[in-house]
Amino acid sequence: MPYSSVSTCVSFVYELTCFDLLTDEEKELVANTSVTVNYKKGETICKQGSFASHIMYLEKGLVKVYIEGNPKDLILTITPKGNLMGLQALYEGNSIFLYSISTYTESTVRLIDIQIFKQLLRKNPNFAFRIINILNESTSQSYGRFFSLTQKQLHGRLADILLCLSRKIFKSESFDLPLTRSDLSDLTSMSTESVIRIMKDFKDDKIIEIDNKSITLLDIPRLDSISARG
Amino acid sequence: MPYSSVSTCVSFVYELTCFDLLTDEEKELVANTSVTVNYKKGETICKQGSFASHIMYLEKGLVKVYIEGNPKDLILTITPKGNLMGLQALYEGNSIFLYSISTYTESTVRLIDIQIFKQLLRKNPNFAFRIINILNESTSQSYGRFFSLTQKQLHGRLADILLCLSRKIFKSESFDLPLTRSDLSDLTSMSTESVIRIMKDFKDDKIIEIDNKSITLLDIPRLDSISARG
DNA sequence: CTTTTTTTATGATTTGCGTCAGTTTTTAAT
DNA sequence: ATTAAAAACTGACGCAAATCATAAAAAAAG
Repeated sequence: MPYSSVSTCVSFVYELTCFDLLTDEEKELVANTSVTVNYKKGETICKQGSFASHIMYLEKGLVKVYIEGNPKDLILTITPKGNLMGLQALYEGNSIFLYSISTYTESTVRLIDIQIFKQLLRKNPNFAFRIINILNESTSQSYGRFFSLTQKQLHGRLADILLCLSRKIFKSESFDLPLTRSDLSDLTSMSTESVIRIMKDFKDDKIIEIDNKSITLLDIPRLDSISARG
Repeated sequence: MPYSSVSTCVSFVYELTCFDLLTDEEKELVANTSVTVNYKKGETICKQGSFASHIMYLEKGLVKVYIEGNPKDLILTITPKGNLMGLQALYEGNSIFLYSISTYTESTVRLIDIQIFKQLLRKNPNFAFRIINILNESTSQSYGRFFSLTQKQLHGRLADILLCLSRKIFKSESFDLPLTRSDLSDLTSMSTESVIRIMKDFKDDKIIEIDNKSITLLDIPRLDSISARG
Protein backbone atom coordinates (compact mmCIF):
# COMPACT_ATOMS: atom_id res chain seq x y z
CA MET A 1 0.00 0.00 0.00
CA PRO A 2 2.30 2.75 -1.28
CA TYR A 3 0.35 5.70 0.00
CA SER A 4 -0.07 4.64 3.59
CA SER A 5 2.85 6.71 4.73
CA VAL A 6 1.77 9.83 2.91
CA SER A 7 0.02 12.48 4.91
CA THR A 8 -3.67 12.51 4.28
CA CYS A 9 -5.00 15.57 5.96
CA VAL A 10 -2.69 18.51 6.00
CA SER A 11 -0.92 20.90 3.78
CA PHE A 12 2.24 21.04 5.74
CA VAL A 13 4.27 21.87 2.78
CA TYR A 14 5.14 25.32 3.66
CA GLU A 15 7.79 24.54 6.17
CA LEU A 16 9.62 25.01 2.94
CA THR A 17 10.09 28.70 3.48
CA CYS A 18 9.99 30.78 0.37
CA PHE A 19 10.42 34.33 1.58
CA ASP A 20 14.06 33.81 2.50
CA LEU A 21 14.74 33.52 -1.21
CA LEU A 22 13.70 37.13 -1.75
CA THR A 23 16.16 40.02 -1.85
CA ASP A 24 16.00 42.56 0.96
CA GLU A 25 14.31 44.91 -1.45
CA GLU A 26 11.70 42.34 -2.38
CA LYS A 27 11.10 41.44 1.25
CA GLU A 28 10.48 45.07 2.01
CA LEU A 29 8.06 45.32 -0.88
CA VAL A 30 6.06 42.43 0.55
CA ALA A 31 6.17 43.90 4.04
CA ASN A 32 5.02 47.30 2.87
CA THR A 33 2.19 46.11 0.72
CA SER A 34 0.73 43.36 2.86
CA VAL A 35 -1.59 43.57 5.84
CA THR A 36 -2.63 41.17 8.56
CA VAL A 37 -6.21 40.34 9.45
CA ASN A 38 -7.61 38.51 12.47
CA TYR A 39 -10.39 35.97 12.22
CA LYS A 40 -12.51 34.49 14.94
CA LYS A 41 -13.29 30.80 15.21
CA GLY A 42 -15.55 29.65 12.38
CA GLU A 43 -15.08 32.69 10.18
CA THR A 44 -14.52 32.46 6.45
CA ILE A 45 -11.16 33.67 5.18
CA CYS A 46 -11.84 33.24 1.51
CA LYS A 47 -14.70 32.04 -0.57
CA GLN A 48 -14.59 29.58 -3.42
CA GLY A 49 -15.38 31.21 -6.74
CA SER A 50 -14.59 34.73 -5.64
CA PHE A 51 -11.91 36.86 -7.17
CA ALA A 52 -8.51 36.04 -5.74
CA SER A 53 -6.89 39.34 -4.94
CA HIS A 54 -4.42 38.00 -2.40
CA ILE A 55 -2.15 35.15 -1.52
CA MET A 56 -2.60 34.35 2.16
CA TYR A 57 -0.04 33.43 4.77
CA LEU A 58 -1.35 31.92 7.98
CA GLU A 59 0.59 33.48 10.84
CA LYS A 60 -1.51 31.99 13.61
CA GLY A 61 -4.34 29.51 13.96
CA LEU A 62 -5.75 26.43 12.30
CA VAL A 63 -7.97 26.45 9.23
CA LYS A 64 -9.66 24.13 6.80
CA VAL A 65 -9.42 24.41 3.04
CA TYR A 66 -12.49 22.96 1.36
CA ILE A 67 -14.60 22.68 -1.74
CA GLU A 68 -18.21 23.58 -1.11
CA GLY A 69 -20.69 20.88 -1.96
CA ASN A 70 -24.29 20.02 -1.50
CA PRO A 71 -25.05 18.62 1.02
CA LYS A 72 -21.45 18.04 2.17
CA ASP A 73 -18.22 19.90 1.68
CA LEU A 74 -15.01 18.20 0.69
CA ILE A 75 -12.13 19.22 2.92
CA LEU A 76 -8.92 19.34 0.91
CA THR A 77 -6.53 20.03 3.76
CA ILE A 78 -6.20 21.23 7.29
CA THR A 79 -3.60 23.94 7.44
CA PRO A 80 -1.75 25.05 10.57
CA LYS A 81 0.19 28.26 11.05
CA GLY A 82 3.26 29.00 8.98
CA ASN A 83 1.75 28.07 5.65
CA LEU A 84 0.82 29.80 2.43
CA MET A 85 -2.74 29.46 1.18
CA GLY A 86 -4.37 30.28 -2.11
CA LEU A 87 -1.34 29.55 -4.29
CA GLN A 88 -3.51 27.54 -6.65
CA ALA A 89 -5.15 30.81 -7.67
CA LEU A 90 -1.95 31.94 -9.36
CA TYR A 91 -2.77 32.38 -13.00
CA GLU A 92 -1.51 34.69 -15.65
CA GLY A 93 -4.95 36.14 -16.16
CA ASN A 94 -7.50 37.00 -13.51
CA SER A 95 -8.00 34.20 -11.07
CA ILE A 96 -10.56 32.89 -8.68
CA PHE A 97 -10.23 30.81 -5.56
CA LEU A 98 -10.63 27.09 -6.19
CA TYR A 99 -11.73 26.58 -2.62
CA SER A 100 -13.07 28.24 0.48
CA ILE A 101 -11.07 28.56 3.68
CA SER A 102 -12.49 28.97 7.16
CA THR A 103 -11.01 28.87 10.62
CA TYR A 104 -11.17 26.11 13.22
CA THR A 105 -9.60 28.41 15.80
CA GLU A 106 -8.87 32.10 16.11
CA SER A 107 -6.40 32.93 13.35
CA THR A 108 -4.20 35.64 11.91
CA VAL A 109 -3.63 35.88 8.18
CA ARG A 110 -1.20 38.03 6.23
CA LEU A 111 -2.66 39.12 2.90
CA ILE A 112 -0.15 39.54 0.10
CA ASP A 113 -1.35 41.26 -3.04
CA ILE A 114 -1.49 38.72 -5.83
CA GLN A 115 -0.11 41.12 -8.41
CA ILE A 116 2.92 41.73 -6.28
CA PHE A 117 3.29 38.01 -5.76
CA LYS A 118 3.16 37.45 -9.51
CA GLN A 119 5.71 40.18 -9.97
CA LEU A 120 8.05 38.37 -7.59
CA LEU A 121 7.57 35.15 -9.54
CA ARG A 122 8.51 36.86 -12.76
CA LYS A 123 11.50 38.67 -11.31
CA ASN A 124 12.96 36.01 -9.09
CA PRO A 125 13.31 32.56 -10.66
CA ASN A 126 14.59 30.93 -7.49
CA PHE A 127 11.49 32.15 -5.71
CA ALA A 128 9.35 30.83 -8.56
CA PHE A 129 11.05 27.46 -8.42
CA ARG A 130 10.50 27.30 -4.70
CA ILE A 131 6.82 27.99 -5.23
CA ILE A 132 6.74 25.13 -7.74
CA ASN A 133 8.23 22.92 -5.03
CA ILE A 134 5.58 24.01 -2.59
CA LEU A 135 2.79 23.44 -5.07
CA ASN A 136 4.11 19.98 -5.86
CA GLU A 137 4.42 19.06 -2.23
CA SER A 138 0.85 20.19 -1.76
CA THR A 139 -0.28 18.13 -4.73
CA SER A 140 1.51 15.10 -3.38
CA GLN A 141 -0.41 15.38 -0.14
CA SER A 142 -3.61 15.99 -1.99
CA TYR A 143 -3.08 12.72 -3.85
CA GLY A 144 -2.50 10.89 -0.59
CA ARG A 145 -5.77 12.18 0.72
CA PHE A 146 -7.50 11.45 -2.57
CA PHE A 147 -6.31 7.86 -2.35
CA SER A 148 -7.38 7.49 1.25
CA LEU A 149 -10.88 8.80 0.69
CA THR A 150 -11.58 6.88 -2.49
CA GLN A 151 -9.87 3.54 -1.86
CA LYS A 152 -10.20 2.91 1.84
CA GLN A 153 -13.16 2.22 4.02
CA LEU A 154 -14.18 3.90 7.22
CA HIS A 155 -11.70 2.46 9.69
CA GLY A 156 -8.77 3.07 7.38
CA ARG A 157 -9.86 6.62 6.66
CA LEU A 158 -10.26 7.52 10.30
CA ALA A 159 -6.92 5.92 11.16
CA ASP A 160 -5.33 8.04 8.43
CA ILE A 161 -6.73 11.24 9.83
CA LEU A 162 -5.80 10.46 13.43
CA LEU A 163 -2.25 9.59 12.40
CA CYS A 164 -1.97 12.68 10.27
CA LEU A 165 -3.29 14.98 12.99
CA SER A 166 -0.86 13.45 15.45
CA ARG A 167 2.18 13.49 13.18
CA LYS A 168 1.74 16.62 11.15
CA ILE A 169 -0.42 19.04 13.05
CA PHE A 170 0.10 18.45 16.75
CA LYS A 171 3.37 16.52 16.59
CA SER A 172 2.47 14.47 19.60
CA GLU A 173 0.54 11.25 20.15
CA SER A 174 -1.59 13.14 22.63
CA PHE A 175 -3.45 16.28 21.68
CA ASP A 176 -6.53 18.39 22.31
CA LEU A 177 -8.76 18.28 19.27
CA PRO A 178 -10.31 21.62 18.34
CA LEU A 179 -12.56 19.72 15.93
CA THR A 180 -15.99 18.25 16.57
CA ARG A 181 -17.00 14.75 15.47
CA SER A 182 -18.90 16.48 12.72
CA ASP A 183 -15.69 18.20 11.57
CA LEU A 184 -13.99 14.80 11.56
CA SER A 185 -16.84 13.41 9.49
CA ASP A 186 -16.28 16.13 6.90
CA LEU A 187 -12.58 15.34 6.91
CA THR A 188 -13.12 11.65 6.35
CA SER A 189 -16.17 11.89 4.09
CA MET A 190 -18.30 9.81 6.37
CA SER A 191 -21.33 10.40 8.58
CA THR A 192 -20.92 11.86 12.06
CA GLU A 193 -22.45 8.71 13.52
CA SER A 194 -19.81 6.58 11.83
CA VAL A 195 -17.04 8.72 13.25
CA ILE A 196 -18.49 8.24 16.71
CA ARG A 197 -18.92 4.50 16.25
CA ILE A 198 -15.40 3.94 14.93
CA MET A 199 -13.86 6.15 17.60
CA LYS A 200 -15.64 3.92 20.08
CA ASP A 201 -14.30 0.81 18.31
CA PHE A 202 -10.77 2.19 18.57
CA LYS A 203 -11.33 3.06 22.19
CA ASP A 204 -12.71 -0.39 23.04
CA ASP A 205 -9.73 -1.98 21.29
CA LYS A 206 -7.38 0.20 23.35
CA ILE A 207 -5.99 1.79 20.18
CA ILE A 208 -6.82 5.29 21.31
CA GLU A 209 -7.87 6.97 24.53
CA ILE A 210 -10.52 9.66 24.54
CA ASP A 211 -11.15 12.04 27.40
CA ASN A 212 -13.55 14.68 26.22
CA LYS A 213 -11.59 16.74 23.66
CA SER A 214 -8.28 15.11 24.49
CA ILE A 215 -7.12 12.22 22.30
CA THR A 216 -4.16 9.93 22.88
CA LEU A 217 -2.96 7.42 20.31
CA LEU A 218 -2.07 4.35 22.36
CA ASP A 219 -1.20 1.87 19.62
CA ILE A 220 0.24 3.62 16.59
CA PRO A 221 1.48 0.42 14.91
CA ARG A 222 -2.07 -0.89 14.87
CA LEU A 223 -3.35 2.38 13.47
CA ASP A 224 -0.71 2.13 10.75
CA SER A 225 -1.82 -1.39 10.02
CA ILE A 226 -5.48 -0.36 9.86
CA SER A 227 -4.50 2.49 7.57
CA ALA A 228 -2.51 0.16 5.32
CA ARG A 229 -5.22 -2.47 5.07
CA GLY A 230 -7.73 0.22 4.22
CA MET B 1 -23.10 22.01 -7.19
CA PRO B 2 -20.14 24.24 -7.97
CA TYR B 3 -17.85 21.58 -9.40
CA SER B 4 -20.23 20.10 -11.92
CA SER B 5 -18.74 22.05 -14.75
CA VAL B 6 -15.16 21.21 -13.89
CA SER B 7 -13.52 18.46 -15.85
CA THR B 8 -13.24 15.28 -13.90
CA CYS B 9 -11.08 12.99 -15.89
CA VAL B 10 -8.39 14.66 -17.89
CA SER B 11 -5.30 16.71 -17.54
CA PHE B 12 -5.94 18.89 -20.48
CA VAL B 13 -4.03 21.70 -19.07
CA TYR B 14 -1.19 21.65 -21.39
CA GLU B 15 -2.89 23.26 -24.27
CA LEU B 16 -1.22 26.05 -22.43
CA THR B 17 1.96 25.71 -24.40
CA CYS B 18 5.10 26.42 -22.47
CA PHE B 19 7.89 25.82 -24.93
CA ASP B 20 7.04 28.91 -26.95
CA LEU B 21 8.23 30.93 -23.99
CA LEU B 22 11.75 29.61 -24.40
CA THR B 23 14.44 31.47 -26.33
CA ASP B 24 15.69 29.89 -29.53
CA GLU B 25 18.80 28.86 -27.71
CA GLU B 26 16.79 27.19 -24.96
CA LYS B 27 14.54 25.46 -27.47
CA GLU B 28 17.57 24.06 -29.15
CA LEU B 29 18.94 22.85 -25.85
CA VAL B 30 15.72 20.93 -25.24
CA ALA B 31 15.70 19.54 -28.77
CA ASN B 32 19.29 18.39 -28.56
CA THR B 33 19.05 16.74 -25.18
CA SER B 34 15.67 15.04 -25.43
CA VAL B 35 14.70 11.79 -27.11
CA THR B 36 11.41 10.22 -28.15
CA VAL B 37 10.32 6.74 -27.19
CA ASN B 38 7.45 4.64 -28.55
CA TYR B 39 5.21 2.57 -26.33
CA LYS B 40 2.77 -0.14 -27.26
CA LYS B 41 -0.73 -0.38 -25.87
CA GLY B 42 -0.71 -1.26 -22.19
CA GLU B 43 2.95 -0.50 -21.58
CA THR B 44 4.20 1.39 -18.56
CA ILE B 45 5.82 4.75 -19.24
CA CYS B 46 6.85 5.53 -15.71
CA LYS B 47 6.55 3.84 -12.40
CA GLN B 48 5.37 5.34 -9.16
CA GLY B 49 8.16 5.58 -6.62
CA SER B 50 10.98 5.34 -9.12
CA PHE B 51 13.58 8.04 -9.62
CA ALA B 52 12.29 10.77 -11.88
CA SER B 53 15.01 11.47 -14.38
CA HIS B 54 12.79 13.03 -17.02
CA ILE B 55 9.82 15.25 -17.65
CA MET B 56 7.64 13.62 -20.30
CA TYR B 57 5.79 15.18 -23.18
CA LEU B 58 3.14 13.04 -24.86
CA GLU B 59 3.48 13.55 -28.60
CA LYS B 60 1.03 10.85 -29.58
CA GLY B 61 -1.41 8.50 -27.89
CA LEU B 62 -3.59 8.28 -24.83
CA VAL B 63 -2.39 7.36 -21.37
CA LYS B 64 -3.58 7.03 -17.80
CA VAL B 65 -1.86 8.58 -14.81
CA TYR B 66 -2.56 6.58 -11.67
CA ILE B 67 -1.64 5.80 -8.12
CA GLU B 68 -1.08 2.12 -7.55
CA GLY B 69 -3.25 0.57 -4.92
CA ASN B 70 -4.26 -2.78 -3.61
CA PRO B 71 -6.52 -4.15 -4.96
CA LYS B 72 -7.48 -1.19 -7.12
CA ASP B 73 -5.55 1.68 -8.62
CA LEU B 74 -6.71 5.27 -8.43
CA ILE B 75 -6.61 6.95 -11.82
CA LEU B 76 -5.70 10.60 -11.41
CA THR B 77 -6.17 11.66 -15.01
CA ILE B 78 -6.42 10.49 -18.55
CA THR B 79 -3.99 12.42 -20.68
CA PRO B 80 -4.18 12.81 -24.45
CA LYS B 81 -1.39 13.90 -26.75
CA GLY B 82 0.10 17.38 -26.47
CA ASN B 83 0.53 17.32 -22.73
CA LEU B 84 3.37 17.37 -20.24
CA MET B 85 3.54 14.61 -17.67
CA GLY B 86 5.56 14.17 -14.53
CA LEU B 87 5.74 17.86 -13.62
CA GLN B 88 4.79 17.01 -10.05
CA ALA B 89 8.19 15.36 -9.71
CA LEU B 90 9.93 18.74 -9.94
CA TYR B 91 11.76 19.23 -6.69
CA GLU B 92 14.90 20.98 -5.76
CA GLY B 93 16.43 17.78 -4.50
CA ASN B 94 16.17 14.35 -6.05
CA SER B 95 12.65 13.46 -6.91
CA ILE B 96 10.50 10.42 -7.46
CA PHE B 97 7.38 9.94 -9.49
CA LEU B 98 4.19 10.38 -7.48
CA TYR B 99 2.32 8.15 -9.88
CA SER B 100 2.64 5.54 -12.58
CA ILE B 101 1.71 6.18 -16.20
CA SER B 102 0.72 3.56 -18.72
CA THR B 103 -0.72 3.67 -22.20
CA TYR B 104 -4.27 3.00 -23.36
CA THR B 105 -3.14 3.16 -26.97
CA GLU B 106 0.14 3.14 -28.83
CA SER B 107 1.97 6.29 -27.76
CA THR B 108 5.03 8.42 -28.38
CA VAL B 109 6.71 10.27 -25.55
CA ARG B 110 9.46 12.87 -25.61
CA LEU B 111 11.75 12.57 -22.62
CA ILE B 112 13.24 15.82 -21.37
CA ASP B 113 16.03 15.58 -18.86
CA ILE B 114 14.78 16.84 -15.53
CA GLN B 115 18.02 18.68 -14.75
CA ILE B 116 17.74 20.60 -17.97
CA PHE B 117 14.11 21.33 -17.24
CA LYS B 118 15.05 22.66 -13.80
CA GLN B 119 17.76 24.74 -15.38
CA LEU B 120 15.17 26.32 -17.68
CA LEU B 121 12.96 27.07 -14.69
CA ARG B 122 15.80 28.85 -12.93
CA LYS B 123 16.91 30.78 -15.98
CA ASN B 124 13.60 31.75 -17.48
CA PRO B 125 11.06 33.20 -15.06
CA ASN B 126 8.33 33.47 -17.67
CA PHE B 127 8.73 29.79 -18.38
CA ALA B 128 8.63 29.05 -14.65
CA PHE B 129 5.47 31.09 -14.24
CA ARG B 130 3.86 29.25 -17.12
CA ILE B 131 4.70 25.96 -15.46
CA ILE B 132 3.05 27.25 -12.29
CA ASN B 133 -0.03 27.96 -14.38
CA ILE B 134 0.01 24.48 -15.80
CA LEU B 135 0.44 22.91 -12.38
CA ASN B 136 -2.42 24.94 -11.00
CA GLU B 137 -4.70 24.05 -13.86
CA SER B 138 -3.84 20.42 -13.27
CA THR B 139 -4.58 20.78 -9.58
CA SER B 140 -7.89 22.41 -10.34
CA GLN B 141 -8.89 19.43 -12.44
CA SER B 142 -7.64 17.05 -9.84
CA TYR B 143 -9.92 18.72 -7.30
CA GLY B 144 -12.87 18.37 -9.65
CA ARG B 145 -12.21 14.68 -9.94
CA PHE B 146 -11.62 14.39 -6.21
CA PHE B 147 -15.00 15.98 -5.59
CA SER B 148 -16.74 13.76 -8.11
CA LEU B 149 -15.35 10.54 -6.71
CA THR B 150 -15.90 11.35 -3.06
CA GLN B 151 -19.20 13.22 -3.10
CA LYS B 152 -21.23 11.69 -5.88
CA GLN B 153 -22.77 8.30 -6.32
CA LEU B 154 -22.42 5.92 -9.21
CA HIS B 155 -24.68 7.53 -11.80
CA GLY B 156 -23.20 10.95 -11.22
CA ARG B 157 -19.66 9.66 -11.41
CA LEU B 158 -20.23 7.83 -14.66
CA ALA B 159 -22.02 10.82 -16.15
CA ASP B 160 -19.01 12.95 -15.21
CA ILE B 161 -16.61 10.64 -16.98
CA LEU B 162 -18.71 10.31 -20.12
CA LEU B 163 -19.09 14.07 -20.36
CA CYS B 164 -15.42 14.62 -19.76
CA LEU B 165 -14.36 12.07 -22.35
CA SER B 166 -16.71 13.64 -24.87
CA ARG B 167 -15.79 17.24 -24.17
CA LYS B 168 -12.12 17.09 -23.38
CA ILE B 169 -10.64 14.02 -24.97
CA PHE B 170 -12.60 13.25 -28.11
CA LYS B 171 -14.28 16.63 -28.60
CA SER B 172 -17.35 15.02 -30.07
CA GLU B 173 -20.55 13.55 -28.64
CA SER B 174 -19.77 10.40 -30.54
CA PHE B 175 -16.52 8.53 -30.11
CA ASP B 176 -14.84 5.14 -30.15
CA LEU B 177 -13.80 4.23 -26.63
CA PRO B 178 -10.36 2.65 -26.42
CA LEU B 179 -11.19 1.74 -22.81
CA THR B 180 -12.82 -1.40 -21.47
CA ARG B 181 -15.62 -1.36 -18.88
CA SER B 182 -12.97 -2.38 -16.41
CA ASP B 183 -10.94 0.71 -17.33
CA LEU B 184 -14.04 2.80 -16.78
CA SER B 185 -14.52 1.18 -13.41
CA ASP B 186 -11.01 2.21 -12.41
CA LEU B 187 -11.75 5.71 -13.61
CA THR B 188 -14.93 6.01 -11.61
CA SER B 189 -13.82 4.01 -8.57
CA MET B 190 -16.65 1.54 -8.90
CA SER B 191 -16.96 -2.14 -9.76
CA THR B 192 -16.95 -3.27 -13.38
CA GLU B 193 -20.44 -4.71 -12.91
CA SER B 194 -21.74 -1.34 -11.77
CA VAL B 195 -20.30 0.35 -14.86
CA ILE B 196 -22.06 -2.18 -17.06
CA ARG B 197 -25.34 -1.83 -15.22
CA ILE B 198 -25.34 1.96 -15.29
CA MET B 199 -24.32 2.06 -18.93
CA LYS B 200 -27.35 -0.13 -19.56
CA ASP B 201 -29.53 2.23 -17.50
CA PHE B 202 -28.33 5.16 -19.59
CA LYS B 203 -28.91 3.17 -22.76
CA ASP B 204 -32.44 2.14 -21.70
CA ASP B 205 -33.22 5.76 -20.86
CA LYS B 206 -31.98 6.84 -24.29
CA ILE B 207 -29.31 9.02 -22.74
CA ILE B 208 -26.51 7.28 -24.60
CA GLU B 209 -26.22 4.87 -27.50
CA ILE B 210 -23.74 2.02 -27.41
CA ASP B 211 -22.68 0.02 -30.41
CA ASN B 212 -19.78 -2.16 -29.41
CA LYS B 213 -16.91 0.24 -28.69
CA SER B 214 -18.70 3.24 -30.14
CA ILE B 215 -20.51 5.57 -27.75
CA THR B 216 -22.84 8.43 -28.61
CA LEU B 217 -24.14 10.88 -26.04
CA LEU B 218 -27.77 11.43 -27.05
CA ASP B 219 -28.99 13.62 -24.20
CA ILE B 220 -26.21 15.77 -22.83
CA PRO B 221 -28.49 18.02 -20.77
CA ARG B 222 -29.71 14.99 -18.85
CA LEU B 223 -26.16 13.81 -18.32
CA ASP B 224 -25.34 17.26 -16.97
CA SER B 225 -28.30 17.08 -14.67
CA ILE B 226 -27.30 13.62 -13.43
CA SER B 227 -23.79 14.92 -12.88
CA ALA B 228 -25.05 17.93 -10.96
CA ARG B 229 -27.41 15.95 -8.74
CA GLY B 230 -24.60 13.56 -7.92
C1' DC C 1 -11.47 -22.14 -38.78
C1' DT C 2 -11.00 -23.58 -34.03
C1' DT C 3 -9.63 -22.85 -29.46
C1' DT C 4 -8.47 -19.96 -25.72
C1' DT C 5 -8.73 -15.75 -23.37
C1' DT C 6 -10.73 -11.49 -22.48
C1' DT C 7 -14.65 -8.68 -22.12
C1' DT C 8 -19.52 -7.94 -21.46
C1' DA C 9 -23.64 -9.09 -19.33
C1' DT C 10 -27.18 -10.43 -15.71
C1' DG C 11 -29.19 -12.27 -11.50
C1' DA C 12 -28.72 -13.54 -6.47
C1' DT C 13 -26.68 -12.47 -2.20
C1' DT C 14 -24.23 -9.90 1.16
C1' DT C 15 -22.60 -5.90 3.55
C1' DG C 16 -20.83 -1.47 4.67
C1' DC C 17 -22.51 2.49 5.84
C1' DG C 18 -25.93 6.24 5.76
C1' DT C 19 -30.33 7.75 7.54
C1' DC C 20 -33.58 8.28 11.11
C1' DA C 21 -35.19 8.68 15.70
C1' DG C 22 -34.35 9.29 20.29
C1' DT C 23 -31.27 10.03 24.67
C1' DT C 24 -27.51 11.80 27.21
C1' DT C 25 -23.82 14.91 27.86
C1' DT C 26 -21.40 19.12 27.15
C1' DT C 27 -21.12 23.85 26.04
C1' DA C 28 -22.94 28.37 25.56
C1' DA C 29 -26.16 31.91 26.69
C1' DT C 30 -29.11 34.37 29.74
C1' DA D 1 -27.52 28.97 38.61
C1' DT D 2 -30.83 28.06 35.08
C1' DT D 3 -32.07 27.51 30.57
C1' DA D 4 -31.16 26.79 25.81
C1' DA D 5 -28.54 24.88 22.24
C1' DA D 6 -25.10 22.23 20.40
C1' DA D 7 -22.48 18.11 20.40
C1' DA D 8 -21.90 13.23 21.53
C1' DC D 9 -23.82 8.86 21.66
C1' DT D 10 -26.76 4.56 20.70
C1' DG D 11 -29.75 1.32 18.38
C1' DA D 12 -32.97 0.03 14.54
C1' DC D 13 -33.63 0.08 9.80
C1' DG D 14 -32.94 0.46 4.85
C1' DC D 15 -30.44 0.88 0.75
C1' DA D 16 -26.64 1.58 -2.52
C1' DA D 17 -23.27 -0.83 -4.28
C1' DA D 18 -19.76 -4.55 -3.88
C1' DT D 19 -19.15 -9.39 -4.29
C1' DC D 20 -20.13 -13.84 -6.05
C1' DA D 21 -21.57 -17.00 -9.52
C1' DT D 22 -22.35 -18.05 -14.08
C1' DA D 23 -23.18 -17.39 -18.92
C1' DA D 24 -22.87 -15.15 -23.43
C1' DA D 25 -20.34 -12.54 -26.66
C1' DA D 26 -16.18 -10.67 -28.59
C1' DA D 27 -11.31 -10.60 -29.33
C1' DA D 28 -6.99 -12.77 -29.59
C1' DA D 29 -4.17 -16.62 -30.35
C1' DG D 30 -3.15 -20.88 -32.36
